[in-house]
Amino acid sequence: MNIFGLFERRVGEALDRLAAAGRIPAGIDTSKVLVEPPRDSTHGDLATNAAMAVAKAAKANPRQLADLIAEDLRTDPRVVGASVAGPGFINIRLAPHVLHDVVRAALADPAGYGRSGQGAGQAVNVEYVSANPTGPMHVGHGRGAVFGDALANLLAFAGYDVTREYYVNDAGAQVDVLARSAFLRYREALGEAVGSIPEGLYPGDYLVPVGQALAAQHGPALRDMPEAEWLPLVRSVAIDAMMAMIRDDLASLDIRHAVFFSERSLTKGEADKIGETIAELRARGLVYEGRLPPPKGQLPEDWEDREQTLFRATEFGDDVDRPLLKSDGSYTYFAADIAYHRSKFERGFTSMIDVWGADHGGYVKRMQAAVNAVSGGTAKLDVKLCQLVKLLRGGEPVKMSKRAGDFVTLREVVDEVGRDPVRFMMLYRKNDAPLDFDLAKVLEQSKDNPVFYVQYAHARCASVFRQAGEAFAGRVPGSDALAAADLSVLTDEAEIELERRIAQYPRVVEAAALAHEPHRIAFYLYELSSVFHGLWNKGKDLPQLRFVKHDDERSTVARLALLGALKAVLASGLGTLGVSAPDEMR
RNA sequence: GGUCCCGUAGCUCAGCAGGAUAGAGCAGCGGUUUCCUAAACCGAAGGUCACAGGUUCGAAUCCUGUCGGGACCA
Repeated sequence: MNIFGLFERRVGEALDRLAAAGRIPAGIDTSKVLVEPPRDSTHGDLATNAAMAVAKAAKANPRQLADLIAEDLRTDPRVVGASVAGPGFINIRLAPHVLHDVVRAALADPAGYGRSGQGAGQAVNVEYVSANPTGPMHVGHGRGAVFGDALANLLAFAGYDVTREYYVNDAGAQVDVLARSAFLRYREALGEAVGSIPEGLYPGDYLVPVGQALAAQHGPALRDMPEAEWLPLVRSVAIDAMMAMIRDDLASLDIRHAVFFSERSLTKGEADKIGETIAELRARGLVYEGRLPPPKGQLPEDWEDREQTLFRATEFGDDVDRPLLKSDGSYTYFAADIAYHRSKFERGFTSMIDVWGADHGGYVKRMQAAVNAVSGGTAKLDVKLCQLVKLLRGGEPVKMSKRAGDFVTLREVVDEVGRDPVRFMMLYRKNDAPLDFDLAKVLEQSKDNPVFYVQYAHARCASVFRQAGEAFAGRVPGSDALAAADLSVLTDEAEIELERRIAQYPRVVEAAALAHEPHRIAFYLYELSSVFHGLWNKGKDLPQLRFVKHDDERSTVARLALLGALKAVLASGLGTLGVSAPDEMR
């Protein structure tokens, strides 16, 4: 139940009636009509810009038009007041039962309240993490992982059919380096003194077990083979080990992908999906042999003006056409990426979201151009860039770990502070804003720590239910009693404000899903918690506002109903973020 | 040299699809505990929304340019 959507339609009906009565022209554009929370809740429960949004097309004065719309709205039994303010806003005051119905809706279906049909089952592919399988995940990967996962949750909740996908870069030069690094550990496991790890190989300890496993499996057999023979073997074992480690790291954050798409599979055996993709684009005139203009400014030393196989990215808004083949004739990464995104399209996705690190920002235009090209303009790619994470402890930058090589692993951070703080803090910021993550601060149990603040609100709700159970000798009101509660006793402004906030949840979900911005859920939950904590403390001064009233079961049940709805929204929102909603804090 | 992101209170950041008097938190100031968890709350104070133009009935929000910070590319 989304009262904003409900009243958007209601305002639309009012406009239709005005058109039917000849007061405004028929068929004018009403797409800009919004019903939203008023800036100040003293104005009312809902506000609409309808009069201003259509005034121009209707060739009417916004205030006069607003008067007409307001007049229509006042005939609605759900509306107790509609007034025109400012340049033509209409502020709507709802009958109390409308907000009470929202509370009842949340109680009736705690997990389903806020769910939206917005996506209408449309298939969306969300690709996130896609870290190279060459080592453990670091904190930066973690941000993309948490963001992508929460976005996928959010879209699913908003009614999309979401596929969570990981692109495994198991075909490039890095995995050959990985194989050579693992081979060194293999020789080490056989008893050779390998000394310090040479420059250019991965030094991390995490390859030691891979070397040991290879030694246990093959004995010295690999040692005397030429590299061309052992490399594919070692590479495959090492990649599997790295992916197992990465999956494990992700599981510690409760992140699980449905599809792991292998880059190597694009060219495995007889298949050459990359060549196929290039041929198809060439047939459509989007690939040609040509020369690129030299870059402006200072010429790089290795610049050579030569003919290359190029994709016409400029036809789709990119700045320059992009090479598909390297000088040695092998495919560029970009060529593989085109084939990969073509595979998404062939699998039925016309809506794709890629979550990348900000360092790949320069890649966005060409990838969008490619998706546009392979889908004939029917598919859309949104790229969400996650900015860097700066890891701090008490304001001081955290030193690199030796274990991993040269970075702090995600696992170390999760092990230290726990899943919930990591997830919440990474979502309590826009994805394109840099993030300072302070290990000391996220463990603080105080209002300075938003994770704690929101979880505490949920725990407080649970606590009230426990208190009520004691107060009424174990007769905790069941869901039937709550559903039947007489909510007319909820008359304090703080209680009504809490109802209003609860009523906003479906709208927040839809807006966040539409914008691909899960952080809006996190901020909403913080504000919702704040309203609740305020109401709670009001009960300290005014005993009549306490949730549990030993001498008044009727109003206690009504307040428990309100809290039940609140608890449902907190749990639902936290669930979307992938953060737990505890019943007590320890 | 070019592309992308960012610039909002002393600090860290929100600001929903262009709307009303631009909001939180922190820090600082002043209050609230015989009372459901003070692990919390309330109040006052704090702003040239980087700058200059443009579009609009209306711009922090959209467009152009300049300056500043960051990421990346050849």
